[in-house]
Amino acid sequence: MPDVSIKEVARIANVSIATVSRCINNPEKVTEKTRIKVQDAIRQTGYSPNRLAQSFRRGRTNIVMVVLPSVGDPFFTAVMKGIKSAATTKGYSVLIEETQLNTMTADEIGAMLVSNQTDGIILLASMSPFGTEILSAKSKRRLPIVIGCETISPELADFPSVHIDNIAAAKEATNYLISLGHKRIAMIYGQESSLLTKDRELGYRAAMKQAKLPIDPGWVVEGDLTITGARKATRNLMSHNNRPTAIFCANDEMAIGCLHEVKSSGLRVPGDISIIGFDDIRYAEVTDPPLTTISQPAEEIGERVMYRLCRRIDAGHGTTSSPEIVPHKLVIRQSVAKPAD
Amino acid sequence: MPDVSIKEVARIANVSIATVSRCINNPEKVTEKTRIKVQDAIRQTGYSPNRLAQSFRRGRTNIVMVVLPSVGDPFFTAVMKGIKSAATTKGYSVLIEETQLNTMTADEIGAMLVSNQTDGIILLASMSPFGTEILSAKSKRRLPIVIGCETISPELADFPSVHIDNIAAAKEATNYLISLGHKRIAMIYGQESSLLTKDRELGYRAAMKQAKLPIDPGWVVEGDLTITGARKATRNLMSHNNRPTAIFCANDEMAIGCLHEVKSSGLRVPGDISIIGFDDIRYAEVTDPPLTTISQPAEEIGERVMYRLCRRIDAGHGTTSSPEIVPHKLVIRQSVAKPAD
DNA sequence: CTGAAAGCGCTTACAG
DNA sequence: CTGAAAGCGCTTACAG
Repeated sequence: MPDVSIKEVARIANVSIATVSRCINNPEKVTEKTRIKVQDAIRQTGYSPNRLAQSFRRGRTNIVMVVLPSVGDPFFTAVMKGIKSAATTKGYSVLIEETQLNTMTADEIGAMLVSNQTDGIILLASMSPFGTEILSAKSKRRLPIVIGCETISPELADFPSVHIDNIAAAKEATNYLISLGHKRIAMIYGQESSLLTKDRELGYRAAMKQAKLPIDPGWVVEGDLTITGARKATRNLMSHNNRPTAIFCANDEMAIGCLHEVKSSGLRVPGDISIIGFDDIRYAEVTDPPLTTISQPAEEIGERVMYRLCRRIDAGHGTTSSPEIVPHKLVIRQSVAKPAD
Repeated sequence: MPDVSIKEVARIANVSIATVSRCINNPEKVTEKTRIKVQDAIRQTGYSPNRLAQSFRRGRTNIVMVVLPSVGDPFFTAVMKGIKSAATTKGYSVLIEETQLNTMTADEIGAMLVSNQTDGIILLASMSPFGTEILSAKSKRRLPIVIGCETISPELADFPSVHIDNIAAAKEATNYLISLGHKRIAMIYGQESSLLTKDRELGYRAAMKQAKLPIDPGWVVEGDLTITGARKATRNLMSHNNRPTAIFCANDEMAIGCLHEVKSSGLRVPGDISIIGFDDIRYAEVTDPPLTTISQPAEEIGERVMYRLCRRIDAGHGTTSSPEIVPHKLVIRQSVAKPAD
């Protein structure tokens, strides 16, 4: 922390502390002569303003918090990259908070939100009803909040958000399978308690229904968004008496686990089982076989959501809050083929 | 941000602001009667202390910054998990700064370090000589710094650090290959400009030398720590006129790219080429074949380095600064076999 | 145990 | 353009 204060600089430059402050924050309001004097003094002392004092005085920290369920997921990594990049150009630092919002109590969420000295919050996580309440309250107290990636629940409809059309994307993935002739299509979704992949499940169900294809209840299993969870889910699927010919995984992380488990069981992909993922993380193209998946413009989502937050911080609540839908894309690689039978 | 200040609470509870402050920070110094009065007032108003004011007043933020080259690398994710966990129990928030310290100028590094309002810094990135100077300066001004994962360069020897013995681990990996009969062993290292995998290269060279095995200069190639970089490096290796029978990759991320590229070229792993990685990230066990690698106790490193930093923050410079070496382990899976010839 | 007061290091109207 | 002064919301000796 800086050990020389503005007073010392003022003393050396023989001006008031107000002038030193101006030289730093509004140099155009100061004579060139004075400015040079002060800049010399700053250089001499190695002065840099005490950020804590500045933040306190200005009532803002230039830190934003992003809340997400899993920093380890490469998809979120990519979103974070976009956020960071936008944050940097806007002069913000980013505080990352890894939390399962849906498992927290109202008090815990409240504590987290106020206890962090941030100018605004980006939510990449889905919320429990609890959380929703708290959020609305905080938001009314002018803590700017923006939601990314996840489709917002009705209660959160008045928050700005940026995401793809998850339902349409999941439908597209499922329809691709159907168009190839698959009839027994399973799905590995995220977590029961989380909204994170709920819309993808909805899209899958909608596509199946539209094609008049039945869904065996045993085909829709929870994968916990992790490799391990997906492996377990896949084992269940493989031993099902009405075994599916294709599996739609709600994210690539799970698709990687699924792929490995199917192959471990002695079946071939896509020869015996087709697999399709979601997100297009960087590992998707180097799996064996390379993974067919839905790609999201992760970095772009990150950038947009950060810019959105900045607008909210600067302009207050005057900004629009309609969701911003960004385009997704079906990326066809080699983990999907026509069904064997 | 809180909109009700300590004054309001004091007014309602009919006490001084000093007493309100005591109720929150030193409740044992206050009569039970007073305490109850104040707590009621706090509940009534929904008061929570302004963290900015607290930080400013106390001269500390309870935020630590961790600087790392790539948040996306699952290894760092695992380290971060340990850091977060320790930070939470110690009451700290974590600010993540993704930066290639070795490509920054002295001014940039200096700006980054002072401009962030943090109580201490964890470095998971290697430093340029520039950075080293700055760091020493900052450290002398009592900004606590602790180094994790990477072997520290001589100039940084007086900083506390936590890491495995990278040289020994790389030797072990290479010796394992040698013990199986491999003689033409290549290595894909990180970045020319980064120290991050330098010690692993040293270990590899030491093992080869000890076994009196020559190293063709074309066998040691840069992989940029990324999948893409490793794929390119592998293509070079595969077209080398004196093609290696085994490849040691300085991290698993690159090993994944390497594996994919070798298989794409029509060769089998480990039948034709053996591959060994480093880190044991969570994807290592689901590659095809599962990856033999060196595992680091990533989470433990994270925890220890955070606790180390806490001690430095609390105790000042009185703490020991000898490096803390944690154990690594060779994890044998299926990407390595005896050479074909 | 409690209160009055000083002060942390800045920024920003307000005069001049 | 510059300076004197107020004040942001806390914490903490210092009296009582």
